[in-house]
Amino acid sequence: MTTEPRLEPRREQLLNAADRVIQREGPSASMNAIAAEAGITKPILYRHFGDRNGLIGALTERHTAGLLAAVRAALHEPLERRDRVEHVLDVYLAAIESRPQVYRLLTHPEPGDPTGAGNALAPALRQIAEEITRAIQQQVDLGQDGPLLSETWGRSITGMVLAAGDWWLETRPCPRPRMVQALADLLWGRLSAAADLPPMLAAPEV
Amino acid sequence: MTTEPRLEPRREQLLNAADRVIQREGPSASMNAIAAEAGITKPILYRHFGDRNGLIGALTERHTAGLLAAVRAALHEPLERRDRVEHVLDVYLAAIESRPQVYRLLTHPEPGDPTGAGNALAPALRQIAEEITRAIQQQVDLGQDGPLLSETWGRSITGMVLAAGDWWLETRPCPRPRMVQALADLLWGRLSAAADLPPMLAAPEV
DNA sequence: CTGCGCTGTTACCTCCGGTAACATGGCGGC
DNA sequence: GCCGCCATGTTACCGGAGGTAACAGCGCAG
Repeated sequence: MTTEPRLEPRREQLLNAADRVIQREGPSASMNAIAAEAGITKPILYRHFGDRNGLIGALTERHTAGLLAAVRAALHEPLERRDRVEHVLDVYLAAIESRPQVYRLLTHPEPGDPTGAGNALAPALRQIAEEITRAIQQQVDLGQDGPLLSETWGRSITGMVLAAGDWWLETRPCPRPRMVQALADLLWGRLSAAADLPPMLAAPEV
Repeated sequence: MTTEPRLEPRREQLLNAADRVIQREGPSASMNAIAAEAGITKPILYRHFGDRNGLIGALTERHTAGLLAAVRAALHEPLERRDRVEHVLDVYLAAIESRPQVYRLLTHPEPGDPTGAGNALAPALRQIAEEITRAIQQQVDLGQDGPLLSETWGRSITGMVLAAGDWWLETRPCPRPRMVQALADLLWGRLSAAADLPPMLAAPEV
């Protein structure tokens, strides 16, 4: 967005190398490793990106674009609302499924961020949250509480899908469509619609 | 739980020192700083806790107990289900509101954890998620999909409240009871119940 | 040819988590 | 009394991280 890719071909090459390393070693790959992968040494990386955050930032910006565009498109698909919700969930889960390492880079905030407060959401996810907020505001009539609810829900849904997606990737408890259903059911109030179970007589303690 | 506090008074002192430092400098405080606060040097810390994770783990275990017990109690309060949900949300938000620093330590996983996969949820939160899962399983009739749904929802709700609570603490968009309502409304299917808004004629592009 | 900007290098700094080796002091057993 | 033992504490070090300084080639406009 802010930088024309064509004007900085070296930069692109370095980012490609960083991408490869992170895909192989995870987001905690060292600057040395990235430089080695690019066939150069550290100072060049620092010349191009300032510091590690600069590199990671540039890297995430690249991948964020795709994910964000996909989610945004899904949010405005001309479907019934429930189907649209399922579609968005499916798009997100498919994205993180296809490239887990990149997904981790995008979704898990950088380790030591002394400046920012306790942000549970990485920048990419904050953008998604804002996108959801906007979509709710545009599409759903929530009365006078609309602004507060949509903003709260945007963050909430993002955090919910983040945690659920993480757990799903880790343990693979079910195929993707089922997961989509489970999450959509939660958002659709199935928790409130279900019947009570009778209270247990004796809780089997540990 | 596993260790009697009385048997290890030094350990408790060291944990107190670590607590002070983290309260002052945040969760990224160095081992040197903690040792200095305790009036000793690093190797003693390592003798007592093995490594940094051991220290942080012992520290979190201390504080987790209270939060977990509060949430667990709230989950089994004899109320209507909706009221119970609101009660749990309120208990959690009240807890993180009262001591944000401790809350950050508990809720935000340690920086570089190369061993574990991409856990979005810190240990304390995973315990809460399991508690929610158990409560759903015991209290709500979800048919044959019960196990999958309850486990998914446990994680999802935890992630949702984590992200929402983070954002709420950061920006304070509304008083606590309103936030509780907003979250309970989301869980209660208000997203599905609300009316559609008419599609916008022209989307004001950036 | 000179100066400039970009590419790259080696060698170094600081700080961190973690460890090895050594010193001290109380305390129960012989 | 003396011995060994164990927990306490220390200094000094290692390897690797992020980051920087200083220097070396190279292509190219003037």
